[in-house]
Amino acid sequence: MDPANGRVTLHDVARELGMSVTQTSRALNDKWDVAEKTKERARAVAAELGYVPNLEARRLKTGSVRADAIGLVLPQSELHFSNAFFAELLSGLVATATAKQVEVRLTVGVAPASDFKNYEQALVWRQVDGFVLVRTEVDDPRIGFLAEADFPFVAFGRGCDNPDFPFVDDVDHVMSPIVEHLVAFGHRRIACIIEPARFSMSHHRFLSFENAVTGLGIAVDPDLIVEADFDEDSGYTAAQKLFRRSDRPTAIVAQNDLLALGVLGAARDAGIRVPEELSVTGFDDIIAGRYATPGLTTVRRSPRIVGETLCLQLLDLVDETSEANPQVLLEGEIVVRDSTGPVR
Amino acid sequence: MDPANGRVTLHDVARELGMSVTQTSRALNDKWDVAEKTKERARAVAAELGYVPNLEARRLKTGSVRADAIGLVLPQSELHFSNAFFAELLSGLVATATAKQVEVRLTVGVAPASDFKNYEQALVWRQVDGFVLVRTEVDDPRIGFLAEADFPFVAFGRGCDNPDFPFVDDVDHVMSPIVEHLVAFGHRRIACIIEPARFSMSHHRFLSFENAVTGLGIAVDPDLIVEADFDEDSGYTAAQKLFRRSDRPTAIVAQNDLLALGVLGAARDAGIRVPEELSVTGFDDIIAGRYATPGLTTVRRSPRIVGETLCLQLLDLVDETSEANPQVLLEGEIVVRDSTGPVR
DNA sequence: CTAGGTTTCCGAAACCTTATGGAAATCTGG
DNA sequence: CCAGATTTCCATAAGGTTTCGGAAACCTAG
Repeated sequence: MDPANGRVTLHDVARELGMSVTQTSRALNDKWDVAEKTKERARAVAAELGYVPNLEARRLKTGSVRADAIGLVLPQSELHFSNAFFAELLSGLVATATAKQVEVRLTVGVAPASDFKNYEQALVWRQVDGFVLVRTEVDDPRIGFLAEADFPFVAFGRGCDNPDFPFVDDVDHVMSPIVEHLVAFGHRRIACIIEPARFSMSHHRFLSFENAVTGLGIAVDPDLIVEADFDEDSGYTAAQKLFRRSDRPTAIVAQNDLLALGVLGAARDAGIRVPEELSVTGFDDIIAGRYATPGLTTVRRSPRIVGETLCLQLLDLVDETSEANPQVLLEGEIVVRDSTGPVR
Repeated sequence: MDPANGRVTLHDVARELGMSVTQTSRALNDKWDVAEKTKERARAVAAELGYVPNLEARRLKTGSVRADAIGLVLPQSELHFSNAFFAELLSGLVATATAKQVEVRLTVGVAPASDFKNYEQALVWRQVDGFVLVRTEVDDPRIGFLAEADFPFVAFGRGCDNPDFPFVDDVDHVMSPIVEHLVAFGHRRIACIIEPARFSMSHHRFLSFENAVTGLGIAVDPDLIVEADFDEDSGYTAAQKLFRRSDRPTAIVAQNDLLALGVLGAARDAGIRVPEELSVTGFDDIIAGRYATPGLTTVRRSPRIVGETLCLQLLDLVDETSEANPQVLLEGEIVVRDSTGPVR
């Protein structure tokens, strides 16, 4: 049980060098205090002996609080994560973090956002320097928790009540281009399939949709608003529900690409031709949308860029280089493919 | 710079308790040496004061090498990771790790597999307890490196030369069902689009394909074997190449679903009907394949299960509960959808 | 009341590194 | 060659925890 694991310590290097431990330490840490020649000699011997600094001892001594890692707690539902959107976001996040010499620590939340075990443990034990919050809810308790603890974090999606914290989100008018595109095609009965309403993104994108539609003088029919989940299957089901109506919508706006792909599947199975009989739009521009049949008209707001932005913001916060609460709003760019067309 | 960060230490708890530091430590660590009453009192005071053990100090003293984390170095190419297959694998991996109270540390490799920076650093600095290797190459230097260092790891995909290390891979005959399925439909000119040949999986799946085909008394036409990358785009290009041939194959076997989706896209754009004029198969059964048009015939070998298996094996290795080199071979299950049919 | 055994506690040392303040060695100019 | 400045080094302490050996307190039985 004794720590007799045969690591080479600073003492060993010092002995071999015929120097004091102090000086050896300073030499290897490149302090001004020590002659260049000595530094080189020390480095050489250290390398030869295979010396590796003991991180624990160093951190203990220096009281360094930096873990050089950021945490990401994935929503527990596994489905969410296999979500291509998330994968791309994570890809951007990890790539950026690695470039900054920071690791990403991943866990999944077991319970809904109300359970803080994951955050608390990592936070309190100083295992990470900050958190990226995804799937922000409209009234998200995690935000209060982390803010109270004065722990650095960046949320993807603003909350609702008190948006006085760092986040990355869409610009307010993010759905306008899509709506204008459809209306220009003559669509008036436009349905919207939304993600679960308790999530911040769902809420804000719907607000944006509503504003855009009413702004063009069209009434929003509450019957054409269907709440679904995040994935293709639920998009499929939601579309079926809409198809059963006698006054079927001529266009369906889905809040993300996966939902839209589900709609395309449902239309195909129901024998409804897209875009001749039905226009469909998504959001995110995930890769699968390019290869769908027909190609999906959507809004590009690259998940990879989102991940990158989240990471950079968080690291800024950790380094305290910027003082204020940086709230970044990302523009979206409409991508027109073959799933939208003029109303018949 | 002094570590004057105001954390509550064991000393504080001891003082409040009117006990020695030693005893306090033993009490909180639930040693036999201390009266039950004292333990309770200690726990109470510790909780009240908000005492949190200093992990660095503890690990320094105990020489504990356990980091309670496993490492995964993603292939640098970002594309690979946005790959839906990877996302699902990672999902399974992280979920399992979390259930076992282990974190997953993620970085991306900057250079091809020949660069060990990531591994070396994490290994040598004892930041992780073990590694999961993905995208194993036929002759993968990482394996030698980790084996030499006697560091726990599990590879996804066996190497070629010296498969004497822990891995998870397909069973040898994994491609047989697909080939038999196609041959039963009357196909004889069967093309194969493979992932880059230097990767272990590509190699073994091709071997399996070749065995299955020749086993049924059909010759493999080398002109119908096309090497591609991992993604849809390269599947698209590879398919185009095959379509330009005068004696076009009647079936295309792709080594993964993304490649197959690319083939479907190419066929659509070239006006070739699937499955009437061309049968297409994939591998993995990613979700997108279900929603493709037509639905993709493929082999289900759930990426999530792979991730789970990798994680469990690695943790076994770390815990040294099992002694031998556990090599797990996973069965695949053919899933027949609409992208395959009888030859005309 | 005492001898002997248990239970409960404690002081000191150790883990490996770095910061501090001052000592030794070296160099500079007269 | 010497005083003073500069460079290079070192002994000691510290950081928070656990382990070790032994000491104190308690209990039991004679």
